[in-house]
Amino acid sequence: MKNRQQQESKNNESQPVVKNINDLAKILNVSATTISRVLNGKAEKFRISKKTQIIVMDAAAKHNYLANKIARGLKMDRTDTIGLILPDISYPFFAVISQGVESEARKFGFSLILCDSDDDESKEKELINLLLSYRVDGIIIGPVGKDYEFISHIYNSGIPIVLVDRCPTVTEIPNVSSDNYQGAYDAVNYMISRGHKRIACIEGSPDLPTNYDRVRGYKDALKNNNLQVDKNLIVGNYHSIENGYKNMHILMNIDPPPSAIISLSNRITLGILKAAKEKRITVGREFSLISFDEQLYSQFLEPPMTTISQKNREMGQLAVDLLLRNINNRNESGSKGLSMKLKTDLIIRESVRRMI
Amino acid sequence: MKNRQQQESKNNESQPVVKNINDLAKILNVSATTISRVLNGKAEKFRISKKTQIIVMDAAAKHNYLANKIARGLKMDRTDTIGLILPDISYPFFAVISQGVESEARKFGFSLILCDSDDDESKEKELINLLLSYRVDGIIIGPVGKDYEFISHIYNSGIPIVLVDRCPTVTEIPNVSSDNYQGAYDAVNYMISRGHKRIACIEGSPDLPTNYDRVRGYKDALKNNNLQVDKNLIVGNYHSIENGYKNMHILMNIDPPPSAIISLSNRITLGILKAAKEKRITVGREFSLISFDEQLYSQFLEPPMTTISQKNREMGQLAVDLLLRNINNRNESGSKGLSMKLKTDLIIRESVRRMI
DNA sequence: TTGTAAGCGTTATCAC
DNA sequence: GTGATAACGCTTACAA
Repeated sequence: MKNRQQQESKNNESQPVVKNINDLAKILNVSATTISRVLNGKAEKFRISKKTQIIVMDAAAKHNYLANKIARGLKMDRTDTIGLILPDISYPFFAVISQGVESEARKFGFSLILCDSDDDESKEKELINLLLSYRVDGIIIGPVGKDYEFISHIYNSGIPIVLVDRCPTVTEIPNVSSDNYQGAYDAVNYMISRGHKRIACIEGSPDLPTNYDRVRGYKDALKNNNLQVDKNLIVGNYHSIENGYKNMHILMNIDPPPSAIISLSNRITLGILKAAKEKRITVGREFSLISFDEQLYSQFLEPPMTTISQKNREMGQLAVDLLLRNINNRNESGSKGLSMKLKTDLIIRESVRRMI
Repeated sequence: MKNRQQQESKNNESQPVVKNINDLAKILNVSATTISRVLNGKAEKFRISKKTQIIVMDAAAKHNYLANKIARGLKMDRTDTIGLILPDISYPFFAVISQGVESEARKFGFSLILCDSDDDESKEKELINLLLSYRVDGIIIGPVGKDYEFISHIYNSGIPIVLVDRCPTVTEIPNVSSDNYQGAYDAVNYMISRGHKRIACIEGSPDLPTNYDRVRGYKDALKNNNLQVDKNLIVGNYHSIENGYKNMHILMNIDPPPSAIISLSNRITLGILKAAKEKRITVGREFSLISFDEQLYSQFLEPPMTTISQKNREMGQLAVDLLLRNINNRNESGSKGLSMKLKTDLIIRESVRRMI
């Protein structure tokens, strides 16, 4: 701040420093009230003369007056900020969600305080409290996802919250996620239609609702096509390259091995590819593969990968929309209990071989 | 807030609602001052009795008292927030930077207000002003990168700013980026050592300093090996798949075509791969390729891609460190004029064929 | 059509 | 050892 003053007075001796609304008021010989009204678009309401309006706006621009949102927030009990907590903001899937959230929030005049929970339940809890102490107007959480107790507690205390991605099956907290069940169902159904009968599944964390729904979709697709669910063909326990790699080896040692695999995350898929390469077996020939999560590179793999694409940018946007309903209707129930499932798209490329 | 009160009084009739430090003060029959001191670790300094300390801390915990950081910010002229503006937060490269920034900021008690400038100069400007109105303690900018005028102006007015990634060659603003020159130089040098003599380069935006430095490194590596710089082999103008695709076609129509290509971004590389596939020419055989930006999938491409890896997580962390120096030494020059270049790593895989 | 003054929840200063 | 009070910069009820 001191630097600032020096600088400005150097540039123009006659221009006084305008740090706040009162400084501006003094210069213009009007009250802070008037300035506040003009700058907040309430000029008409208070029938402030055109002349005064212009004087105020010109001076504000000329002196680079930026209203202090901190002071405003304190007075108004509204900070125009929302908190976003995600398990891993470097993961492209979440990065896209955060972009969706950011752009939609910005559109409605809100800024984003971004937090990375590092997939750690206790960090998540701390971050929620931190955001609360910043008096954010609401919070969007992509939860770590094993325990929703604390989040529910906060939600029930009246803080607007929306969940994204990993949403519990039943909750009052408004939430938006992909229709993971349908995504897996469609993929497996497609494989069956191409003549596959022994279809394996490599899972992520079994205790995540997203994973659970996908496995359910996988099983139901088999059942509805009169195919047996073989427990030996359901393997894996984490959304990592290592997990994909390890379990691909396990699957290929089964006799006879499955002819097709559905991978429940893109990292698992990378592990599968690594193992396949080592074993010198080729995707789309010796075995077929469909992967959750469309990525920029999916079409450039060899062969181009058939994927289940999630609308994650829209997920972020919708989360903001739901949250704003809550923020704008503090007293009413807003979007309580609302649960949105976004359709997934099966992007068909060349990684599933035709068997019939 | 109303919901909250109802809820809490429902749970426990006798527990009064604690919204602020004064509520707590009344309950405990101590002054707000004392509470503030205890909760801010100044108990020793003011010789507050152990007994009082314990009473205060217990009560704060029991009533879930979360000090209002907004009010604190107003009083202290310090919000414990930093702003981060990036051109595209969904781009994995920037997503990793933001993760580095988030974790390092958090480590020092700062939270992050994240902004996406959408690679738009005027949005960037607006966002800077917005962050200023939120009274952030400092700003980290991954600039759009063509004009640094406005940013310099703000910096010179005394606002702590650090630039990441696209940093002008000469500037007073502290900045941290990859050593793009060295990255390209090493890659081209490696290709030459493998016997390549006609090496092409597909550029990103020519007016970006990052791109400029990479091209310089490319040219110098050729020159220092007594190879001619052939202008026809330097093509492209944007970091997009389309640009890579289009210019790969152009390069392959040159007679004779280059035996090797350095791609200045991973999106360009994806375009190159697409074009190569169409033309049925194979990386690592008909032509060799090195790509800027190591990605999770680089090793899974066919063949595994030799890449120039940037330390972008560290970039984010260092940016925070530089910024904090400035924030903590408002009056001194802090890290003014400091420019850090992070070494890149050439990750050698199989996309460069040996010619000799 | 404009202004005065109180108050949002903190913390620094000064007092005891 | 602890507390009363003012002030941070804004908005709003009330006045004029």
